[in-house]
Amino acid sequence: MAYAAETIAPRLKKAREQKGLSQRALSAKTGIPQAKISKIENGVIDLRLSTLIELARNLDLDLMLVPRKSVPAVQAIIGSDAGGGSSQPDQIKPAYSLDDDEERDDV
Amino acid sequence: MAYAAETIAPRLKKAREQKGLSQRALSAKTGIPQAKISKIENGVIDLRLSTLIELARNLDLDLMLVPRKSVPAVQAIIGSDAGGGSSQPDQIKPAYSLDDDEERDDV
DNA sequence: AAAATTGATATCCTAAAAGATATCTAATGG
DNA sequence: CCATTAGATATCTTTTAGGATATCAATTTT
Repeated sequence: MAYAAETIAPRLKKAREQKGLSQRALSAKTGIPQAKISKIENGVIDLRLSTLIELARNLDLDLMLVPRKSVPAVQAIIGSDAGGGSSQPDQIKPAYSLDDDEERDDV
Repeated sequence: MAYAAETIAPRLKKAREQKGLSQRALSAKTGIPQAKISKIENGVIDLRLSTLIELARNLDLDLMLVPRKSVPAVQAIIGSDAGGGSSQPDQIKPAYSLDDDEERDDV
């Protein structure tokens, strides 16, 4: 497996965490079972392109083929906020609790 | 299948052609059977990540996950020479045999 | 015209991803 | 202390990619 494989899985995991999503939450969004997300993030399985794209899509990421010579330039761009704030936090990590089924008793 | 899937296959094909490689030549380089390369380029199969990376590697391309918000910027960069000259032609294209164009009259 | 290349397809078999479920442990929280 | 949540694993079945080969039609080359 080429090196890109080792770099993609961690990026997916990081993006998910930065969006404040649990594997199960992402599973619900994507339809991809939590067990599989776990394996993917740990590089246990060699997932298919459609699966990768589906995951990426739900994490506001896009899969691109970049000419080798342009990689540094691209990294300079995405490196600055690489998966950083992404678009919208989607979920800012509730300090209290509420997820969506629990009422807020403190506001 | 997300849209990225439709965009990746053609890019692989274009990159291969621009490097002057036949499917069989690429097959020899990668070990991936020609029959499969054909299917991949035509979007007939949902290839695995390792396969995609292997193909990309041999075409001087790198697979990257780009934050959606950065996609336009990245496209601006790689768009200018997207899969263009890449690194080295890999195949020096015999001037006499002319396999591309016949503009050999003015240099 | 005959020969060689190129890309697309087809079949057979095998390996592995995918999908559905169920646990198990560790950490969190009421 | 018990309940919930999160992530990692395991098992079972189905589906499909992957590997090996062969062939065919359309070009291209000689």
